[in-house]
Amino acid sequence: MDENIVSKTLTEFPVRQRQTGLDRTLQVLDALTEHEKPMSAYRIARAIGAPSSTIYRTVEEMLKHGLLSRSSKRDLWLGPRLMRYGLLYRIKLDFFSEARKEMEHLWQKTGETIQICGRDEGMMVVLAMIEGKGHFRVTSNVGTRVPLNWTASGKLLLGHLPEQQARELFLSYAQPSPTGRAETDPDLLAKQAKADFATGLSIQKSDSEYSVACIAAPIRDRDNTCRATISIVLSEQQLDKKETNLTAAVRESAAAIEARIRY
Amino acid sequence: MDENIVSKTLTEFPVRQRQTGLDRTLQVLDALTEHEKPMSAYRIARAIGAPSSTIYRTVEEMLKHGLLSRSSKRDLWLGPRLMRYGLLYRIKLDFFSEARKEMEHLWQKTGETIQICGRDEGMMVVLAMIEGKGHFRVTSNVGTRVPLNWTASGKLLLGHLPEQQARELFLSYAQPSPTGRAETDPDLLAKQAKADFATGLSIQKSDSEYSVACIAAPIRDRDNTCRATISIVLSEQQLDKKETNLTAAVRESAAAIEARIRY
DNA sequence: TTTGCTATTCCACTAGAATGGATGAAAATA
DNA sequence: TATTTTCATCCATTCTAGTGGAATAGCAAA
Repeated sequence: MDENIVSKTLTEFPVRQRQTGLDRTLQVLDALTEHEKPMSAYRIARAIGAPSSTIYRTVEEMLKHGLLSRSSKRDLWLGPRLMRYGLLYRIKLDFFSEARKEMEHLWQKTGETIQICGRDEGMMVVLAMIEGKGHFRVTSNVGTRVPLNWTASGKLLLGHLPEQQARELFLSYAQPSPTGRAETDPDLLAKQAKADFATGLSIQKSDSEYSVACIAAPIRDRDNTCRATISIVLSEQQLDKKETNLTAAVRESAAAIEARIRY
Repeated sequence: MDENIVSKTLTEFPVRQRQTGLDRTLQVLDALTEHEKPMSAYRIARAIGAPSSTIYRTVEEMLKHGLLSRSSKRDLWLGPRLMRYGLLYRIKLDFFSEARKEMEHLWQKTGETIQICGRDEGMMVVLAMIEGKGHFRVTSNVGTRVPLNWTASGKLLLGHLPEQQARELFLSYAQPSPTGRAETDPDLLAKQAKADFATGLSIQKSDSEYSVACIAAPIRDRDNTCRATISIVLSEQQLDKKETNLTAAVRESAAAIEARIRY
């Protein structure tokens, strides 16, 4: 054995932290969600850079628990048990039933698409939606996840955080949008987030999709943290026509939900 | 050391299986979902009969990963990360987008509430819903979970399994429904499930809620396993009026979805 | 006050999990 | 066909993380 090799490996891969079982489990799930289609255990192992022996055992255990399912002989995919917690989490959010009622109210008033969005780390998640009455259709579905910097709601969802923290999240998660018009500079984004949150309103035009606009207001709890947002999604032309009416309506809805969840 | 003591402890506490981290993690999540509201770490430990030292550490790790969140100083609740997998699982079901289109079609045709339901172990889960045009409102929300024996869809979702297996699932999960009219006998349920699945249709009246009826058809894949169901939920009076039309419509929709997911 | 339950942290012990290989079979590629 | 890549299982070694207690508060009822 050549000592050089030993010392080299020691310095180049210094102390590869040993992972916990939960770490590996979540890595497997993340690998699958990122890849967006079934993968074999071997592929998963390669994707997350883990020893295949570890992954084979982890996968076995996850299958037993219903966290994974076999979509073919080799290929693995997310398991049905994942719904249990995810969907329940959503329903049991303390503001959720209140928010739903107010969504419908806002929908009756405006006829446009209404969304409730929440945050998971650096991504915005669509929690609930009512589609607009018109022919204008938004493709996003409940569960859709987009980077926080793409949407008006996304910025609001970070508005309550200290600017430094918001900046770090934007730094790790901000992505260029398909239209290329979404801001990606963490400093600027953090400032905007803070300002919009303070105003209690955020408006955005074509940042994520062409001719799609969005008016969002934060839903804050007693601690003034932004728990979620309520927003109207509509075409840019529509927005230009009746902006003042709609902003007022969104503000009112957010206020109504806040009033109820704060008792 | 007295040998008697040793042998005694060995026989009285034989081999308490040591749990894996994933086991404990899921137990914590299950404890919270069953309790349906936040709990302290200590309470969780008692609820699942685990050493509190284990749970405190597990909880700590789960918090770090966003699987749990603190709802107050002591109390813990499900974390936002759970949405990630749960909602994504639903969206990425290969039949989901096809099913949604067909749901809308069926809704246009009938004007009634349309649901797509799936199975998680012994429970039926509402995966998607469009509410009916009339004033008749169903309280169930997307994500709602009810025992398989309460609904027409529930039975279909087990119809492809060997009768023995279906019986076991009904045995562990069947519950009396609020109306008391849902069948609870595992043998009978398994037989019904098989028969309904063979027919490709299941109809139910007031089993789970008074004056609520349901017409469901299975969505089967190439292997003839029941992946999901599509159903019309309506009032019993409505059902009686136009049963034949509606059953035909549900059947057609299920067939349309199947045709597309089988290529 | 005492008593009893809830809540939290510490510690020694060790079962068993993660690791990093190695070894072949199967499948894909040339 | 030969060759490479993918897949799957095995093993010895390392050391994490589950276990069962004990210790310590805090709090409420008796």
